Amino acid sequence: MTERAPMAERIMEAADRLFYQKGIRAVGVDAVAAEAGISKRSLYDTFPSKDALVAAYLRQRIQPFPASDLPPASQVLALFDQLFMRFAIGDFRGCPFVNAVTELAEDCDAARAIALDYKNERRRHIAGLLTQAGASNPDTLASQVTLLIEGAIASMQVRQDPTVATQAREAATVLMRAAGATVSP
Amino acid sequence: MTERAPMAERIMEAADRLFYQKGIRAVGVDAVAAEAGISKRSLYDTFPSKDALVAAYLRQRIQPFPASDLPPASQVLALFDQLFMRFAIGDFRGCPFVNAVTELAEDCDAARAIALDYKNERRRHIAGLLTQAGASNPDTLASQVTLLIEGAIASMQVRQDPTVATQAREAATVLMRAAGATVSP
DNA sequence: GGGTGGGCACACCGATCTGTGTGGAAACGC
DNA sequence: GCGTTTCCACACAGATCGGTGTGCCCACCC
Repeated sequence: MTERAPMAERIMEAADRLFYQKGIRAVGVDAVAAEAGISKRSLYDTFPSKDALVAAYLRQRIQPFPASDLPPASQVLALFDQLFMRFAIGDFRGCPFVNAVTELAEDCDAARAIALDYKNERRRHIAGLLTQAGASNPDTLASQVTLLIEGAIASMQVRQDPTVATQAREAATVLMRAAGATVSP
Repeated sequence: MTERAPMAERIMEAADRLFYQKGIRAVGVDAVAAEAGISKRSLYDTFPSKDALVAAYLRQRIQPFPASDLPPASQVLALFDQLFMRFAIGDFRGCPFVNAVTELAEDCDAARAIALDYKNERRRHIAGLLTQAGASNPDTLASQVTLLIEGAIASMQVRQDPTVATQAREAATVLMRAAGATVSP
């Protein structure tokens, strides 16, 4: 148990690259082991099954939202700027959680639970910011902003045009202004 | 060639059910043949490969937007009502085009082309309606309305809560009003 | 230096995948 | 009645899937 951490760590890095880029169903366990530079046997000594590996991959994709000293409305709009930058990089392949639910289809229960955790947390985070910004209906508005984010992601995946992020940003601005939130010019 | 039509037809019905509900990668050719009540040999006599079958499945999913005598803004909002009804049925599994692009990942070129055809046609259709409604920026607004549609679909797939459609509808109403379109109360 | 254990290479299992080849049984036209 | 076409049942090919069993080697610890 000296430093088994690098073991699981390397596996997760490889799984993240492969699962996200090529798809969960399209990537076999052998490919993950090869990408990680370890044997399949070692992989199965660390994760009991591919399902467990997939679950770990998804859980690792959940990262907390960093605190910021920007005005709350700007923080919401910054989400779209971050989206735009991720779109422009070129290796964007959609939302890993939505993709997992789509790919796993009838076996997506575990994946959906993890996806729900993330989406709920993000919506609560946005609702908090909108409350600070003085929006009259922060919960509904947070859902609508979330819809724009998800829509931009889905549209980007088929259109491959990063400007959908800026269009979503403008729509979010209109919605926030209409809800009485103070958004900087 | 007497009545081979029912042959391809039955295959397409089976493929549509299976591919949409269980996923393209998760459904084998044998399963499609069994669901269609034909032999695998007959399937391969009609479609040369699974790829061709998938392409036909996607192409068949493109249906023209029916004409309507409702006011144009109401026609746009009616899209969200239709979405809500499809969500409430219970067998909703996302947008087949986005799902195909997601599932096929690195081999999604053909699927993406078909998906683009559909999405572009829908956006043009919406832009036309918004022009009739007197929106000041029909093209951008059509993109934003599309974002709300795609977002509602993606959110529905993980949250399984049909009310996302009504939230999207309300957001679309706000955006259309802000763009100067005449939308009935 | 001798033991111990973690990791690897490799072979293997049964199942499933796409795609093909074949023989025979119905249904049809003449 | 006969030939032709259509389709099915079935077996097969080669590859890949998730998952396991085994034996060896090398590094580390005492």
